[in-house]
Amino acid sequence: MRAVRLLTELLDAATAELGWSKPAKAVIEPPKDKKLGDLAANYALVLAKEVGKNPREIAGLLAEKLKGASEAIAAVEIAGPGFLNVTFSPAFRQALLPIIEAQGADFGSSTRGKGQKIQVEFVSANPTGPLHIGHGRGAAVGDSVCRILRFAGHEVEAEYYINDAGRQMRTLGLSIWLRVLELTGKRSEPFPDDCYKGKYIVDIARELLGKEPDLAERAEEAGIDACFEYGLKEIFDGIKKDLRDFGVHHDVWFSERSLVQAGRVEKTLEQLKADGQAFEADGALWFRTTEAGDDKDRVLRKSDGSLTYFASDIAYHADKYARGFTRVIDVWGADHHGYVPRMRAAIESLGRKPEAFEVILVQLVNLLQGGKQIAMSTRAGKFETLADVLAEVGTDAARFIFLSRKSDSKLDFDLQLVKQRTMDNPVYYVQYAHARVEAVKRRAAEQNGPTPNEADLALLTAEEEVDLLRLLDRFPQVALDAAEQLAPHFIGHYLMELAGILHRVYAVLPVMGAENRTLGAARLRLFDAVGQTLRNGLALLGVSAPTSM
RNA sequence: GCGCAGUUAGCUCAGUUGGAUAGAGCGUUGGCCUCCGGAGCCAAAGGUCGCAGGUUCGAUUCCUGCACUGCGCGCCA
Repeated sequence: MRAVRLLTELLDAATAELGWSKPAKAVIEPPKDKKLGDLAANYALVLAKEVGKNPREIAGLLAEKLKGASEAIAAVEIAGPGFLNVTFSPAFRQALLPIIEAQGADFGSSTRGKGQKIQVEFVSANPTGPLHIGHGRGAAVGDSVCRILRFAGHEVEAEYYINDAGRQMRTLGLSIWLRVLELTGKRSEPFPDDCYKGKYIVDIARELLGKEPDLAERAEEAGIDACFEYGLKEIFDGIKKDLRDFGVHHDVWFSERSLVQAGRVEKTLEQLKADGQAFEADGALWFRTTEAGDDKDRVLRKSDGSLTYFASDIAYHADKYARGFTRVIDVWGADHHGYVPRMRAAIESLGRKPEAFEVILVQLVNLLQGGKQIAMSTRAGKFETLADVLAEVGTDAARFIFLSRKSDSKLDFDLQLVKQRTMDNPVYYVQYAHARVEAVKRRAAEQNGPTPNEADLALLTAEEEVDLLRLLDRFPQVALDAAEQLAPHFIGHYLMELAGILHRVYAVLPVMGAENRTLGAARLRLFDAVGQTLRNGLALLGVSAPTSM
C-alpha cells in the first residue's frame, strides 16, 4: 500500500512532466514473478495508444524520470511488452515495521468511507423455526461485511428485519395451538401439511402448557394468539442466542409488525397511488415495477384486502432511507434473486439511485458428512440447525469456511472435513501461524532471547524476510478491496498466503538461533508485525486468533 | 420457455476495471525432527481456463451463440 501509493505519485509526476495525462486504466500491482521486482506498472502499455509511441519507448522515458526520483527506489527495469518493474530499497521496505507497530489493531484500516452511512441488513430469517446452516452463511457474510466496511471508515449499522406480521405468523400460532390440543387429548386428526411440523413446535407447546395448563380450554382465536405470542418470543430468543454464539452482532432489530401497526405500510401505499406509481386492477392494488425494468407489475394489496410482503418491504426500505442511510445493503439467500428486480424498481420509484441499493446474494450451503449429502428438509436430519453444526465444528472453523469462498458460489460444507485439523480446513493453518508467532515471542522473553529494542531492521534482507515485508505492505490494499467489492473472501485468501510465508520463514530463519541477537531481534519484530496483521485480518472475519492451540 | 448464477489441475477453490510462463490447498510421489510448536517445511508430477466464433498488439477476463449444473419465474412467504 505504501509502496503502491509512492509509486503512483512518482509515476503520475513523471507522466505529467512528459506532458501526458494520467492513464485511466493504469494498474500498479505486484508482478507475476517476484523476481521481477516489488511492483509492476502498466503505464507505458496504456499510454501507448493516446501518445502514439510504442510502449517500450514510453517505458524508457518514464524509467529515466523514475530513477533517482526517490531514495526509496532501488531499480527500475523495462520488461516484456513495456512493463515497468520497480524494486524498492531495503530501507524503504523495512520502514514498514515501525508503522505496523504504531498502528497496531488499526493497521490496514482507512478513512476511505468517511461520512458514508451504510446499513447492512442480514439474516432476517422468519421467526418460525431455528436458524439452519444456510442462515449461518448469511450471518457470517453479513457480519464480516459490516466489520470490513467499518475498517474502511464507513459508519455501519447492522440490522435484522423481523417478519413478525403476515400469514406465516398465523400459521406458527396455529401449529403450536394444534400441538397443544393434541397434547391435551382434544384432537387426534392428522397434523395438517401446511403447518410447521418440526419437533421444536411440540416442545414449545409443551412448555407453554406447563405455564398455562388451562390453555386448551380457551376459545380458538384467543388460543392461537396466545400460542403465537409465546412461540414468537421463544423462537426469536433461540435465534438471538444462536447468533450470539456465532459471534454475530446486530445493532437494530426491526419489527415488521411495528411498521404495519403504525400504519406506515398503508401510508406508503397511499403515497404510491398519489404519485401514480400504484394502480387498481382486478380488485387488487398493483405497483408499476415494469416502468423500472421489471418483467411484470407486482401486487401490493391482494383482492382479499391483505397486503403482500412486497408492500411492507417497500415501506421498510423507504424507512431505511428516511433514517439517513446513503447506501443500503441487503444480504439475501440466492433463491430470492428473482425478487431483486422488483425491489430495485421500487427503490428507484422512491427516488433513490440504483447504486444506493445493493444485494449480496448468498448461495446455498450443501451440508455433507464424509462426502455424502445430509438432507436438510423438514425431516429433521441430525445436523439440521446452525446450533447443531456449531456444536460439532466450532464457530471459528464454520465462519472461516463460510467466508473463504465468494458468496455467490455454492458451498459444500463437509462436517467431517471442517472438523479435521488439516489443510482441508485452512482456519487451523492461519490460526497456527498466529500461535507460532506468539510462541516465539513467549520463548524469547522467557529464555533471555533477543528483545525488540535490540533489533537492527536493516538486517532483514533474506528473500523470505523480504517476501513477508512485501506481503504485509499489501494488507491495507486487500482490506480496501474487500470493502469495495463486499468480498470477505479476499481477506481469507490473503491470510492463507501470509500464514504460508510465515510458516516457511519460521522453518528456515530462527529467532533464538539467529547468527546474532540484533538479527534475531529484527526477526522477532517482523514476526510480531505478522502476528498483528493476522489478528487484524482474522478480526475482520470474526475468527479468533489464539495465542496457543 | 424466460431470467439469474456457476463451469479453471484427480478433488475443493482463488484469479474485478483485458496484460508477462494461469495460481493455492488437499490428494499422489519423493525428501526434512540432537535445532524457537512436524496442526509445519522443501521438491516433483498434474491444465485444450465447458465448447465455438468475435472484438485487438494481447482474452481465463469483454461480446455473441451453444452445452451442462443449480436456483428462480404466484393476487406465496
